Amino acid sequence: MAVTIKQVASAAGVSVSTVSRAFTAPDQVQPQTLQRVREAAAALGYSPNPAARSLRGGRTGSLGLIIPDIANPFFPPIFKAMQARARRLGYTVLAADTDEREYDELETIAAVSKQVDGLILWASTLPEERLRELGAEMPTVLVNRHVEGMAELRISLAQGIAQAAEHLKAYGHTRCVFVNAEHGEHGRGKSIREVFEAHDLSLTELGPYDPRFETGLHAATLVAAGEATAVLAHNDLVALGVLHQFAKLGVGVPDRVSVIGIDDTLLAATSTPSLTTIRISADEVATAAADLLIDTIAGRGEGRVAGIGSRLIPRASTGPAPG
Amino acid sequence: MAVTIKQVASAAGVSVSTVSRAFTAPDQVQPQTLQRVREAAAALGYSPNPAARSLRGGRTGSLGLIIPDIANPFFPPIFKAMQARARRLGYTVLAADTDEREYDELETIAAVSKQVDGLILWASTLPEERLRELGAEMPTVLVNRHVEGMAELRISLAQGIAQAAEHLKAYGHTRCVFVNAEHGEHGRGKSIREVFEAHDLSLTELGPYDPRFETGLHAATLVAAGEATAVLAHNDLVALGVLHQFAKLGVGVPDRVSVIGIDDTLLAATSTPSLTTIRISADEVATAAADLLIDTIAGRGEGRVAGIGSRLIPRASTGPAPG
DNA sequence: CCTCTTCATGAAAACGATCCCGCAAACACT
DNA sequence: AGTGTTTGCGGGATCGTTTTCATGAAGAGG
Repeated sequence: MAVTIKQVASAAGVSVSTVSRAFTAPDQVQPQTLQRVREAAAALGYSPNPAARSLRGGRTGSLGLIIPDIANPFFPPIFKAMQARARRLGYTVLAADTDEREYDELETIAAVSKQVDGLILWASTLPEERLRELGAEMPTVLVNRHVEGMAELRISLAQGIAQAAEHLKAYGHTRCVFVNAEHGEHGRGKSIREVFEAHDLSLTELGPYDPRFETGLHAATLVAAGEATAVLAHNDLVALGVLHQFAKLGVGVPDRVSVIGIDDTLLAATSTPSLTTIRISADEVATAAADLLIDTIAGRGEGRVAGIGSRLIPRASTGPAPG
Repeated sequence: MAVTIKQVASAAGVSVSTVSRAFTAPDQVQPQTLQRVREAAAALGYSPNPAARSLRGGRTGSLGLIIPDIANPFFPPIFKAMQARARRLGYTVLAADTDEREYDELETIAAVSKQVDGLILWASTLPEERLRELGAEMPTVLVNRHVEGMAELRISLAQGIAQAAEHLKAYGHTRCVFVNAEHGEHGRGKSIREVFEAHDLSLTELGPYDPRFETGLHAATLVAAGEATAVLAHNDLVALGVLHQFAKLGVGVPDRVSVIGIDDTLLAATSTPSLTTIRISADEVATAAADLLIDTIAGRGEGRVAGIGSRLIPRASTGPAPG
C-alpha cells in the first residue's frame, strides 16, 4: 500500500542505501544523484516509515509530556508551545494525563515511555526513588520537582510574588490572605510567606484545600468576615472562585478586597473583573523544557537545572486598599 | 539495553514464537508454558517494542486527533476523555493542533498520519476533495464536517438550542440577538435561526466575527444600545466577553439582559455570574469519535454517521425579561 | 605511471517483533 | 494397528529502514 524506500530506489535507478542517505545525510551523495532521488521520491509521494526508522535507529523522534491534568487551563498552552518547538527540532510531542493520581502516573509513564525518546514529568508525585530509576532508564526532565543529579526545570514564582507584594503595598494594603490549595512541602506557600514577610505584609494562610473553584468560594466567605483587604490565591481557578463568591456576597472587588491569581490562564483575562495574576510564560516554559530534554537525549543535558521566571500582570481585580 | 523477546524466550526455555503467542494469542499456548513465559517476562520487565510490532503488523496502536486549537477550553476535556477511552481499547491518542490555519492542517496531518492507524479530523477546513483523498488512504472520521461516504460524527446543537429557546420564552423574552463568530456555511447560525423562528422569537444576528473574547465585548456594546433582552453567543468565550462588557457598562445580567453561551467549558461554570450554556458532553463526543474510528479501522465503520446531542445547562446568567 | 586517498555507491546485516509453515506428539476413529 | 485430525511449539521469512563494510572509480602526489 504505502510507498517504500525500495520503490523509490528502483524508480531513481539507485540502491536503497543511496535513497536512505539522500534523506539522512544529503552531503554524502552526489548532487545529481540526490536530485534524481528527490524527484523520484516526490513523484511517488514517499516519506520514511517511522516505525522502521525507530526500530533500526532506536530513536522514535517523540517527546513524552506527562502532566497532571490537561483540563487544567494552564497546560494546553504549554502543550501547544512545546509542540511547536518540538516540531521545529524534528520531534513530535506525545502528551498524557495522569488525572492527578499517583497510580495512573506509573501506568501512564509505562504506556508512553516505550514510544518516546525522553520524558518530561510535570510536578510528578512519584517517590524520589522511582524518579531516579526512571532517569537511569531514559532521558528525563523534571519540572517543579528536584532530584539530585536529574535534569530539572524550575519555575520560580519569586519575582512574580515580589512584584505582587510591591503592588499591594503600593496600594496601601497591609493585611493579606493566602489561599493554599496544595498539600505537601514543595508548594507555593513557602516562597509566598517569605516574600510577604520580607515586604512587611501580614499574611494569613487558609487551607490547605484542593485546587478547585469551590475552594475559592469557601475562602472568600472567610475573608469577607475578616479584616484582610487582599487575597492571593493558589491559582487562577481558585481566584475565580473567590471573585465569584465576593460578587455573591456583595463584597466589592477591588474596592473592598483586591484579588490576585497565579498562572495567567485564559480564565484570568476573561473574568469579571479581569484578574490580576502572576504570569508564567507558556512559551518560555515549554521551550525550555523541550530544549532541556533534547539536550539530555543528546547527552548534553545530564542533570542540568534550568530556571524560568514569572511576573505580575496587573488587571482590574486589584486597587487601593479601602479607607 | 531494553529487554527483548529473545531474552524472555531463552529465560523461559521456549522459542520466540511462543513468547510472542503468549502475548498476542494466549489461548494457543499451553497453560503451564504460558505461565513460565509470563513469569520470565515479568522477572525481566519485558514489554513488546511498539516500533517492531507496528513495522511487522502494519498497525501502530495510535489514534490521531487533529483539532483546531488545543488552547480552546472546549478541547482539553475531549482529548482527556478520548485518551481514557482509547487506552481501555488498547490505543494511544496522538493529538495535534493546526492553529486554525489551513496550511498547517495539511502539514500536521502529514506529520501525524504516518504514526497512527486512523485520524479524527475536527472541523477540518480542508476542501472536500482532499478529505476524500485522505479517507481513501487511511481510516478517517470527520467531526462536524460532511463528506458523502466518509465516517462522520455529527454534533447536533438542535436540542440544546430548542431548550434555550423554550427557556428564554418561558422567561418572557421576545427579542434576541445571536452573536455569530464563525464564517462559512457549516456553522451554528443556520440551526439557531431556524429554531428561534420556530419558537416565534425574533432573532437579530451580529457578525460574523471571530470566536474571541473581544468579539463579545464589541457585541455587548451593540446589544446594550438596542432593545434586545437576550443574547446567545457563538460559544462560551464570546459569551464571557459579553458578560464582561455588560458589567463594565453597568448593564445588569440577568436583570436587563440574559446571556447564553455554547460548549459548557470551564469558563461557563466559573464566571460571574455563572453562565447558562448549551452543553456538549465531552465524554460522549470523545467516546463516540474514538469508537467510530476504531470501527472504521476494523472495517466496520465505513461511512457510518453517528450523532451526539446537546442540552441546556441553566445557570445564573439568564432570568426573567425586564418589565 | 604507479600508488595512496578520497569519494560515491551497493550489498547485506542488523533492529524486534509477528505469523506462516511444518513437524511431532497426542488423540480419535474405523 | 493404521489413518486422519488436532494441538503446541520451533524455524525462519518478513516488515522498511539505517548503517557498516566492501568495491571500484576518480583524483592527488611523487
